[in-house]
Amino acid sequence: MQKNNELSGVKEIARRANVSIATVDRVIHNRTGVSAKTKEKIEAIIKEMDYKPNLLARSLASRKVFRFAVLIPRESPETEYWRAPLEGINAAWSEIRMYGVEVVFYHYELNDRQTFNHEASKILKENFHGVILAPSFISEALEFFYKCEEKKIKCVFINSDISNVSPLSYIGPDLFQSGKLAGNLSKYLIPDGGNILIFNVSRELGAEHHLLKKATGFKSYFEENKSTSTVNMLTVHRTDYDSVMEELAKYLQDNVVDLLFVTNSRVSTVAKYFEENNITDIKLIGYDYLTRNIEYLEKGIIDFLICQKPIEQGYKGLLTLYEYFIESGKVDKVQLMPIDILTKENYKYYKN
Amino acid sequence: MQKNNELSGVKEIARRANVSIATVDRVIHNRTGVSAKTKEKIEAIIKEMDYKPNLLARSLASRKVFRFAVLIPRESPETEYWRAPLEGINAAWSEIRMYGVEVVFYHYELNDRQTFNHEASKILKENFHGVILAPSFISEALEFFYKCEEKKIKCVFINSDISNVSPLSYIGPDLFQSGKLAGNLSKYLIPDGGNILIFNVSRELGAEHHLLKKATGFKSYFEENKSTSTVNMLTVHRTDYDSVMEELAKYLQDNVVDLLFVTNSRVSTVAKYFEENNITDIKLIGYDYLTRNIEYLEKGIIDFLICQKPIEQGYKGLLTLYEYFIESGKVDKVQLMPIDILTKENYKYYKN
DNA sequence: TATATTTTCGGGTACGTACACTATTTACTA
DNA sequence: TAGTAAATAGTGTACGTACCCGAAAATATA
Repeated sequence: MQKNNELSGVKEIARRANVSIATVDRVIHNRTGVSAKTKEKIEAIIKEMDYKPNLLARSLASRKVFRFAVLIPRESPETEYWRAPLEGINAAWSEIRMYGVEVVFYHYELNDRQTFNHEASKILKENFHGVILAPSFISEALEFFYKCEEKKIKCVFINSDISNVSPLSYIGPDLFQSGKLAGNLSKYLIPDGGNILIFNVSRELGAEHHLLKKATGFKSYFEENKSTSTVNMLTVHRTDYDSVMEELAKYLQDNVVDLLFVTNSRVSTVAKYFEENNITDIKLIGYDYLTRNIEYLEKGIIDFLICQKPIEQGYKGLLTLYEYFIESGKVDKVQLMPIDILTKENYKYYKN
Repeated sequence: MQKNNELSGVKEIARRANVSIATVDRVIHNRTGVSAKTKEKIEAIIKEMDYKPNLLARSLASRKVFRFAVLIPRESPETEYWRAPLEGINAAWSEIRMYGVEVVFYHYELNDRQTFNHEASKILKENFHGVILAPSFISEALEFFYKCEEKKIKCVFINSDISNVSPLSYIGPDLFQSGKLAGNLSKYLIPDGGNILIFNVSRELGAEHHLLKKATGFKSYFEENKSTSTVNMLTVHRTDYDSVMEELAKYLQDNVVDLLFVTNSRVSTVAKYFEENNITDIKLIGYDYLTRNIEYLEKGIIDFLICQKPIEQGYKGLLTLYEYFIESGKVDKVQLMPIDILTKENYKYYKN
């Protein structure tokens, strides 16, 4: 069995146009040195043949290397969340390595915006074609984004977006809708008219816009459905167990809560608190497929986990840059992730 | 920016071993014509260098073509389900075409097992390396599978599995668990002790094992949780609206039903019946992201849809054959799909 | 020992494209 | 109109691997 021997490729184009391969090559790559007439003729033939360049041969012959930087939070001892996007990026990388793709990783601390600036400036000093960026700190990320634009470095945002700027692509959840779904799920857990608490756990104020969008979406569900439930919000700026516990205990002392919605992956901290204090009458919804969270989902302490394909976010992030640069294809400006619901029954089959 | 120029590849192996490229090639491909001594030496060097062949160059130089057949049901007027796997296969194909992959499609009618045999024998007459098979009719599929084994054709099953045989890979749902999740979801819809009906709509008896596995899983949830709900089952062997309606109406006349679980994508037929007859007090769970189903999900007539990534099943089906043959890699014998829950709130973000 | 046979190996070309380098044509200047 | 610069086009080699073909070496046969 042999590959189809139909005449194809630049050679055939050259033959039909009665020119040399090099001239065809010039047209394909939009280089100068071709008269308008021949260019036109060749382009017509290319269209007629529906010529698709052989990416294998192209990449083999081309000595070009594309260098991409990754700037995302370091995996913290408190949440393993950022391991997932990293994994996705590596998976994509191993698939496209052979096309001459290099990736360099930079990590900042979610607790410390200075580290973001530090790593960002390192990236700017080097020579990258593109960056995968998790813009946790809005103003810092914006500053970096503009500098990238100046240097013609293409940015892809993952995990959360920034309004009013236009990266090559945003790959991540629709945070508002994600919160709204959480609101919707609450109707399966408690009757209308209950007391609900939105709980934000985040150290850096800047990283919070992300959580607030979810909170807004969550509330909007109750507003749109003219619910009689009471929805309050509590934010703590420490992420260690003791601080969270303390704040939460204080709140619960003074308030009745039927359902608690944790706006990020720290939900396991709350679950731990519930478990240790034998709190079983508060329903719990949170985020992300992390071993700790799954543990409490399994135990029935967490009722629902919402997940948004963090691995795929990383995977698509790199592939998007690849498509843009290597395949010079068009790229979707927004690639929203599905909003997945995990329960005790289906989590085993979930692919993060 | 240039590709890394470190010495690598067969050329470098040949240099180190002090032999020609052709000899290295013989060793790599396990061909004859190399003395044990040189073979050993070259293999040592290969291991030492951790040599990874350049798949691009390999595929470019190789004139080999791999031919795969696809044998799945034709998309029917009653359900568009089988469009999705087809789409996935085509997506994968367009990605790997350049590696010399050919795909030929064969479709049988889900209503008629004769058409399966007919198409299957067509496949056996040709010369394929692998087959993607949806084994709807057990005995017919088994017969075909054994013939493929004789001819050394590798099979990948999608959508449903067959016990006691071992294809190259099974890619699809865990049907039992999928049904069990549906059982679990019912607890969010009706209180314990309700009346539940499992509803199978399928013309061909043979295609039913698939549905029965889901039904068994569904029941098992109630057994394991010592539920006091009543779970009955009804199967109709016509798939047109009038027949389904008639049978269902008859049943509902004599029985109280609080929740109805349709074991396949025909749930929209039931939903239509509910809508036309203003039945609003029966909760409805069914399968698959189809435009008709989504319509009723949106309207609130269907409460939950369970989906199992039909597009991805097709996509992975072809990629699995690709990995096995072209990359000669190892392949997972079972690739279970996630069990996704769709509600009115999140379906817009779902990727089938 | 001469010849035939088999085993072992190297040379060279091809895959489809990129690109450096060279050759030809055209346009422009003096 | 020669001379030169600019525009246009062609030739040839390289990318890393596969594989055909024939050469050389080793072995067997006479």
